[in-house]
Amino acid sequence: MEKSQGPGPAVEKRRIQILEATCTVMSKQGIASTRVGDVAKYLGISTGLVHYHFDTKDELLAAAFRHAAEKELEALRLLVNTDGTPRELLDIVVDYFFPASGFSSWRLWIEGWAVALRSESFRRTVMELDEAWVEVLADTLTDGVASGDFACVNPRDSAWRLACLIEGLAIQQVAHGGVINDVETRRLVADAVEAEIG
Amino acid sequence: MEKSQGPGPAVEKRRIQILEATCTVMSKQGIASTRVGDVAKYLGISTGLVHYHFDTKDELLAAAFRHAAEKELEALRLLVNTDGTPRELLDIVVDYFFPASGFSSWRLWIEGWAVALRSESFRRTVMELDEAWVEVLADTLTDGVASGDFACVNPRDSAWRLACLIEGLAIQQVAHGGVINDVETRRLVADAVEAEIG
DNA sequence: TGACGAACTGACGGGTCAGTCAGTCAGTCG
DNA sequence: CGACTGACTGACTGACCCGTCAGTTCGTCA
Repeated sequence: MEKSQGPGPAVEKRRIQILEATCTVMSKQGIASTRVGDVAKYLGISTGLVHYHFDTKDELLAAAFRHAAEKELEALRLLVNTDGTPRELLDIVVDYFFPASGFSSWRLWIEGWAVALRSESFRRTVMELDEAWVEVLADTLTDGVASGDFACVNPRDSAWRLACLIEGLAIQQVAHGGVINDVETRRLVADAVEAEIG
Repeated sequence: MEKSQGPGPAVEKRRIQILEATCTVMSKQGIASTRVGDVAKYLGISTGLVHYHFDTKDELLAAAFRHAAEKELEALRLLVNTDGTPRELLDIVVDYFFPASGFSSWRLWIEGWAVALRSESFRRTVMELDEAWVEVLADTLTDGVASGDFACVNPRDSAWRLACLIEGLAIQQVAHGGVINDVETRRLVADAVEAEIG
């Protein structure tokens, strides 16, 4: 179909297919319980083929996690890259990360942080992606300050505080679903947002 | 040394010894990489003995995690149970949870949340203990409001916001140590505390 | 003293799973 | 056509590790 030039596009296609399958399996079973055999079975291929494309299981899991995280970040950037008042954009960003909303990866992220404690490649990924999405939030706040809509003393600080608050609340809600439910999460975050930009 | 009455005190002693050894190994290697054999080797006993006291590995890990968490909570309660102005007590509680301070279990907690996604007993433990330590914070705030030192609109909400903020920051700092360091964490939390009680 | 049971050992069975490897098959190039 | 290559298979291996169990030790009680 095409001349061989480095890895052909067919190979790249298969790679991505395996990555997305791995994401699906990881989401369903958890990172720690994901077997190479599960991914292979999910696609109806052999385990040998998975190892043909990824040397080790660790490499596969790290690549799949990064793949999922980057797709999610891209979706957020697309969402923010629209017209609207700073307040509308801020609401979009904040809303995106509510466990009950479009952002479906909290479970994966919670596991990702844990794996990052021991794996260098996971550490890099969660660090880069965490910082990237805080940056989206910080940019939104900065724009609002510039236009006079928001009154943050320091938009970057506000962004980190809001991001970490949302992360913490997501853990409460997703990991053990105690007294913190979705309604309460929204109220707590809404108050914090007002305090930061008020 | 003593009559046998249910499980003798010697058994209980051994149980706790195994629990603490398990905590040590879990902290060093991570929950997922903790083997029954590692715990046994650490104590210089056989794996059979570990299974004599704990039916399954899951039961052992869950019990050890709860043991560690309860000890840490008890230490916090002791710390707060002293005389001092509401402001001093609040500082003690907040300070206790900085990654660089006495609370040495952030790594374990981050893993605990991840395990809680799949294990019912871990879920219960992290839920109960998370809520218990927020309650300590909430009580401190409530006392301060009652004495007129603090001006929270809703101490319980403030407690949850501060707790989740600290959790989120701890993840940034402990799990991947990006741009958020200890100095910055303290500043971000201090500002949030002022905003909540101001 | 001898019976008994609780605490403990260490070897082992059995299952799981990552990674390997010899070989197949289809497509391509000369 | 025939040599060659890249994608792929599936059986296999070697390591790991949980949980079991037959047997040992030792203190206690009759």
